[in-house]
Amino acid sequence: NQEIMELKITKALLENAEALFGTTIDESTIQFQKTRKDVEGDLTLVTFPFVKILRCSPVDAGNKIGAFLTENIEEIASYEAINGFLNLVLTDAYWIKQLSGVANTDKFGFSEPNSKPTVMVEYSSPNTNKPLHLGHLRNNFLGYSVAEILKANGHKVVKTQIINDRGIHICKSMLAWERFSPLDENGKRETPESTGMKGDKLVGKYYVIFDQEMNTEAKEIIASWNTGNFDGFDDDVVAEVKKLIASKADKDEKAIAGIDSKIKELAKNQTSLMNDAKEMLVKWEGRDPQVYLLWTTMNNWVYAGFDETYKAMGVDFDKLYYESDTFLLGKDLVADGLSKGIFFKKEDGSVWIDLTDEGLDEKLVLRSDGTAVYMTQDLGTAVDRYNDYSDLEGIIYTVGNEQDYHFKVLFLILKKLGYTWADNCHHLSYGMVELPKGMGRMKSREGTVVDADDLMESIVESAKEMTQERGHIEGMSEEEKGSLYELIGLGGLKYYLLKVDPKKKLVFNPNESIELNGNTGPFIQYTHARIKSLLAKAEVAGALNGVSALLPEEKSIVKQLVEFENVVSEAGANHSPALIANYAYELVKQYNHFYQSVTILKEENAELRAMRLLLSENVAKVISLAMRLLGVQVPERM
RNA sequence: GGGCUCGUAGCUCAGCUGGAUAGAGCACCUCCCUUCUAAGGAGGCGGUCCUAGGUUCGAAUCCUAGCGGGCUCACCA
Repeated sequence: NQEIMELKITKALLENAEALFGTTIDESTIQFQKTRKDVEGDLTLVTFPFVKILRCSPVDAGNKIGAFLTENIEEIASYEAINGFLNLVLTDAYWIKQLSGVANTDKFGFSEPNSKPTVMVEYSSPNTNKPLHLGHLRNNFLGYSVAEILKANGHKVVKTQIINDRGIHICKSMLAWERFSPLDENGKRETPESTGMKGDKLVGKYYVIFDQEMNTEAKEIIASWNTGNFDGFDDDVVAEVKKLIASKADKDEKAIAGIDSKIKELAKNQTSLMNDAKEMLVKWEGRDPQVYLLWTTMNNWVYAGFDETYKAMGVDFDKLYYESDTFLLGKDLVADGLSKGIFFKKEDGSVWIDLTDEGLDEKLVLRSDGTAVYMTQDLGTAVDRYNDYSDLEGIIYTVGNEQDYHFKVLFLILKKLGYTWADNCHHLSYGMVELPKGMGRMKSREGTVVDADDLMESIVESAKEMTQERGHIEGMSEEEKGSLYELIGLGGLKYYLLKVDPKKKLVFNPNESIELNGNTGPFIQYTHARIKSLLAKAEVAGALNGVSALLPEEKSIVKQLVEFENVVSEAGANHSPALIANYAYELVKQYNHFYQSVTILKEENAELRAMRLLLSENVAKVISLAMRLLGVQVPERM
């Protein structure tokens, strides 16, 4: 491909430097770049660096080098020097050969499967007390796509997630369900079966109820504190509240709001509900049979709900890790690190690591009561994974950028604990999905979350409307139509979320349905369907015989096809599905231009017709391969 | 306040390790279906690339400072 040509030219210039320039030149003098679209040429050499050596104008330098290259390299047909740029035109024979290379490779652009080390890709990892929302969609599509891209680059990939099934948040849902769910005539509480609700939605509902009830109770407590009634609270709490209330005097509005929210936090901690939840957590850690049974039951409801959502999303996992399994290993690691002097213990028994030498802070790794924190569990999980997969090279964590600091610290601690593989761990950090200005943040409490199931449903619905309006679906069965609507809607959603550079934030307006025209998934799917329809109508297969010249429209497609190989490897190196999406868009635009301006089936010259069919076939192939890397399917008809 | 990060057309985004006249889509305005799927194509309108310095033959891109937004500095996950 292009790189081989660049190497060839570089070699020729270096070897003939004495004759051409009167001196040897450094390889860094030879710089290539892509040729501008509005200029003729396939490869551009920047000639500015030669100006000093040759003591002439950039154009003269270009002409001199161009003449030499055209003379000596057979693939170069002609050249033109414009300003500091030497545009080289490659022969049509060269491009025809390239096309044949693409056509003869089934999975063009993909590396040999499992030719590179195993990489684990973690994504999703939701809390088990809330349904999945738009942010999770970005996370899942991103993680899944990066996994596919790494596979295409030859890696063996294990898709995984960590299930946060342990902690006080779980107890909140459990407690609220036990206390507030209605009883039926048989004295049974509501279940996903009895209500017809998805399990994750049901549990999420009780998590919200817990929060509401706790807030109500907290308000009462605050009201009584404000009247000076502190009966029944611990002395140190009372002292702190009094101090906070007193500090409100002579403060401005903003400062008072800050103090009020601190008081509110304290009040929440004093509610009977919160105390009961904490008690429940203690019982859970002690494996109290009743609590454990409830925990298992409710978690299973959630998992069943999540599974449905994952299925709709089209993502899956090879291996699951549960926090309830790994936090103990984390505790062992902390004990080990403590004995090695990597961690230190404070007076209250809490364990910390001092990272001030690295410009970071002190970080807690174990609570004073000996229970695990987030970091403890993540340490355990990482080590667990390397124990499970002896050939594991690295782990990619698909987690939002609000946790940048956490992962920086995690990898650093692992390294300090002596795990050299920590260098291969990578936080695939992505920007938050935001709502448009004025709509605030996505928060479940304010009801501004965009539910994943609802969103997928509504976009499939609009895909349905659109397809019924202008699709080519005559003769399809209802089932085929249904899966087509899903393919288009979901494809649109995935493409929409993946075409943006992962590290950038993404603005999503829930009031506007996702656009299905322009730079979108359906646009790309449409081109694929159109090519398939074209191929179906053709009586002959595509072939490359006797063609010796290409139209500019044809050549630019071949160039773009060849480029796919580089894009796949770049997307792998940068963990960026957006590169694939943008590539596919560019390819499709070029093909559409070609399609509109060149006749294919009605071309009278059989050899030309066959070549255009082959070109079309391979565009469809590469579209399909590229979209597969995004987790997007492409239809035969639409 | 410290750290990280982002700032490109009215809106949503491309722009690779510095290179030619900064590109797309949406929106708005013109055209093109008795040629293969018009979810398409051709064209128009629209820019102080946040600001100011610096490095360079050359800066949206690199460096510094500032401004603005986001995240983060929890015995939450």
